Amino acid sequence: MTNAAAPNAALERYNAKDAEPRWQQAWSEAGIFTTPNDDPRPKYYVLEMFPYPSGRIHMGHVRNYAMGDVVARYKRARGFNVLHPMGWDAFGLPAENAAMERKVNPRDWTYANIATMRGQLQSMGLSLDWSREIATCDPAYYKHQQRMFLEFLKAGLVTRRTAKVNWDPVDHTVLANEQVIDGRGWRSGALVESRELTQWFFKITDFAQDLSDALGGLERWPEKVRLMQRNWIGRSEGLEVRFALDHPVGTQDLIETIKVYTTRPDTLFGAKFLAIAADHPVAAALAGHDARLQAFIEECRRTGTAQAAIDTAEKLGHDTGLRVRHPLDPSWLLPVYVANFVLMEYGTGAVFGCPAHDQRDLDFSNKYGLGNTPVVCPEDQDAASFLITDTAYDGDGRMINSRFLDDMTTEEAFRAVADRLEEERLGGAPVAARKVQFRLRDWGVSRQRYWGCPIPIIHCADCGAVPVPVADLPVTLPEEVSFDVPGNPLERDHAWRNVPCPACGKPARRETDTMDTFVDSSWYYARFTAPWLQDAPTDRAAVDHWLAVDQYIGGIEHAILHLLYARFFMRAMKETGWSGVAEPFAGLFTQGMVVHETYKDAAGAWVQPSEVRIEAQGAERQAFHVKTQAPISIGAIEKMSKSKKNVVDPDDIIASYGADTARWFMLSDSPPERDVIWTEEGVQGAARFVQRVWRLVATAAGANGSDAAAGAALRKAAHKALASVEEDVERLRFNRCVAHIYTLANALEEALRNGVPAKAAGEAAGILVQLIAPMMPHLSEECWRALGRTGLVAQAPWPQADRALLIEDEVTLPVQINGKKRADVTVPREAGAAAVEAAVLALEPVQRALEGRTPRKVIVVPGRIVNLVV
RNA sequence: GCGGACGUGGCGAAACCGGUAGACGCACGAGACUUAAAAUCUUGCGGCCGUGAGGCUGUGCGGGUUCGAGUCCCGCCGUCCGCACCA
Repeated sequence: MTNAAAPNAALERYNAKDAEPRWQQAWSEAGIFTTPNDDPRPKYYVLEMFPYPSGRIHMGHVRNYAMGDVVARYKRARGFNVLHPMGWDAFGLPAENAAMERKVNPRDWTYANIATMRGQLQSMGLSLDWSREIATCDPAYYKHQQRMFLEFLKAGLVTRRTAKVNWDPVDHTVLANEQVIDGRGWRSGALVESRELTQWFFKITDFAQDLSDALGGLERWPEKVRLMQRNWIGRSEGLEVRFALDHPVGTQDLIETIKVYTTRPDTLFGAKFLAIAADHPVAAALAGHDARLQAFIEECRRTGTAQAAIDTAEKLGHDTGLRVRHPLDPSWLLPVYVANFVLMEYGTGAVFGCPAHDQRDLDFSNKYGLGNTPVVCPEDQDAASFLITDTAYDGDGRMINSRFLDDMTTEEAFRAVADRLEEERLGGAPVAARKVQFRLRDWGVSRQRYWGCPIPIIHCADCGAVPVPVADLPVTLPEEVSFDVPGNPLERDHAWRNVPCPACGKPARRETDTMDTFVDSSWYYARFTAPWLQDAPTDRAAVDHWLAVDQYIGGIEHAILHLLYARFFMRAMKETGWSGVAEPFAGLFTQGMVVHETYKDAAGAWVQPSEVRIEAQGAERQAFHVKTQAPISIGAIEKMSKSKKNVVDPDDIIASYGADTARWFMLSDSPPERDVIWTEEGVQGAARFVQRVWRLVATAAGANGSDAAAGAALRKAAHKALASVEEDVERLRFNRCVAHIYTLANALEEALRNGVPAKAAGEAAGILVQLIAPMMPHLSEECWRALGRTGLVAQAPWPQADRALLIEDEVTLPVQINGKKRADVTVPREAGAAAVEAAVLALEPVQRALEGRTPRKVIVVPGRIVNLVV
């Protein structure tokens, strides 16, 4: 038998190095990825989270952008006007670190990185509209951000107040919580101090309810992300209750009540104490003439922010000696403690303690001997004997020991208490009010840094914080900066800082804080819709046309902050007229990481993969150093990181295998939301498939067999693969697409071997080439030309699957007897249950297995299965 | 502690509404081609028994529902992720 699929001796290997730049240039010259805003076709906006220009792209980027590009190219072929832009999240700390370490200008460093990374992305062959490229550090971008900041301020969405920050006394800078490690600055190693600074805040809490509610409508977001956001926003329903002090505190403004927030007013008769935060006004008022209280408050402040301290800290309190009256029984007095576990930032900064039904309150009560009274009895417990010792009961049940609430459910008791206390008056006002509370805090955006978007405010001794007039925007960063001295260079740049007040003209000073870089990334996707606009952040027609982003793709690490901030920002832009859309991302996909084996030498030092040679003896794998031949131990599979040296540089892969191979491997194997393990074998497998496609297509182009049955079978396989790939691309299940394509390649190979006619071979090869086009675009173009097709695959419409070919005339059903498979039966697709049953009973293996018995029951699930019960 | 996800061959995985468990790929074994290697092609590949036809068994563990369970229910075990003094 001649081997028709065997490579022609004259056939050259596919040369990615030669082909890839050639097709990239062809696409560029044809301008096919430049997207017009006024195209009549339906729009599709696909976006991957834009990168921080750290220096070079890494495999995580390759995976992210390969996925986005599949969607973009597929949707384009399906007739959509696709927007697929790219930009740079270009402000941020690493540029300042580079400036300090290498004496380079942050701007120069950033733009050099952008140039490198742009080249790398272009070598991947991504179908991006580079004409819309933006960098957030460009004044042409951030001037609009400054303008919106001022408009948000005017609209009451920005506020200024003091807040506690982590202060690094060595670097003279504020640290984010993530930058504080074991209570020390991550760079300086200095003990971090808690400082009160005046800061700018975006009032994200104004939208807390809507941000939470609208999650329900984000059907194309992962449930996990919606849940994380919902928990982060942390909505709770409760009651604010005022407790009357038995005598007022304070010197000038007398404080007569303490307001408490509770989600469990039903347990009010179980109250044993009140606890207030160390920063509570009552504590402050008392501390003046109570030295021990003063000392206690200071101790609380010291253990404040550090995460580890919170985990281990004991519940501590200080009895103020004050007493409050129980709101449901004025003769009942409760002690008031200052406690280290009560947060001033949440609720009212005061809680009532119900030890029987809250573990923390119980721990506290047991420590200070305050006792407990169970007031909720679980349904399966006897009220008379129900006791609490050291485990609180926080579930539902029947009310006990609770006077007029007895025998109610917890829910009924909640309502009864709320209803009664809302009616009662204390000092002219109701004792209690129902209240919805959120865990979400306002978004502090002030950063004491140079490399960020300047906050466009001028501080004047007479006029206060004065907005920079819009005509004066942008407030640009000074170009000449030095990082020789710790602290923010903007503070030291007097020429930049000292300006006249825009309101009164007297000497004033600029705000030297810059904005959190999350602000930059909160609206870039909107800017992409009309990045050429000079006088406005957005064009309403463009932004309303393109948004929401149809498919947003990025890492799970942005599940909360970035995605929540962007959702806030869109709402704020809607209020100020820059968008008609409130939700930025209709579809969200969070992809997994790229992980790799780790390697260590005998001395325990990490060794990078390129220096390791793996030998396999059967299933055993052994590693050796390529130069010294010394044995290397193979360690855990972990996220690629420089510190563990388990990184593979995309440039190296593209140089040795080509971009298509890298893209194909990234999309194969693992489901996209899971981590993918980068292996040399896997890349080689992908590279083999590239050559195999090339061979198959070349062979198919010359096919001239005459086996009609082989042709029919191949047509069926091709159209099946087409329909399956469509379905799985739409659901972003790229690993399944890859499997369908392999199946088609196998079918094509078999058909060629069997002498398939030219027409069927050409059709199937054409479909194969179009199926791989979104994933391996360069190879696809090269194959397209080899098949003699004209134009670019990138511009070709998606082929139409012939549905008639997908329906089989005959179906083969498994036949089970008592749930165990015993035979197969092949019947016409339309065969009725009776016909199927007759066919099954006629089967020899069935008769044998029945051993003369008659089935008690015959279950025929059409098109699925037959089960005989005996 | 609270919340969530997951657990399938040597490995990555597939299995849509409960209907043939392991598609597709990687690794590995056998063979062909080759002086040889690479590449390529053919073929095998969950485990156990059997020359074979075939049989038994198998989706973390233990129960249950069902004609039928990887899938549904209950109880464990393990891994990963998020939040964490939130009243």
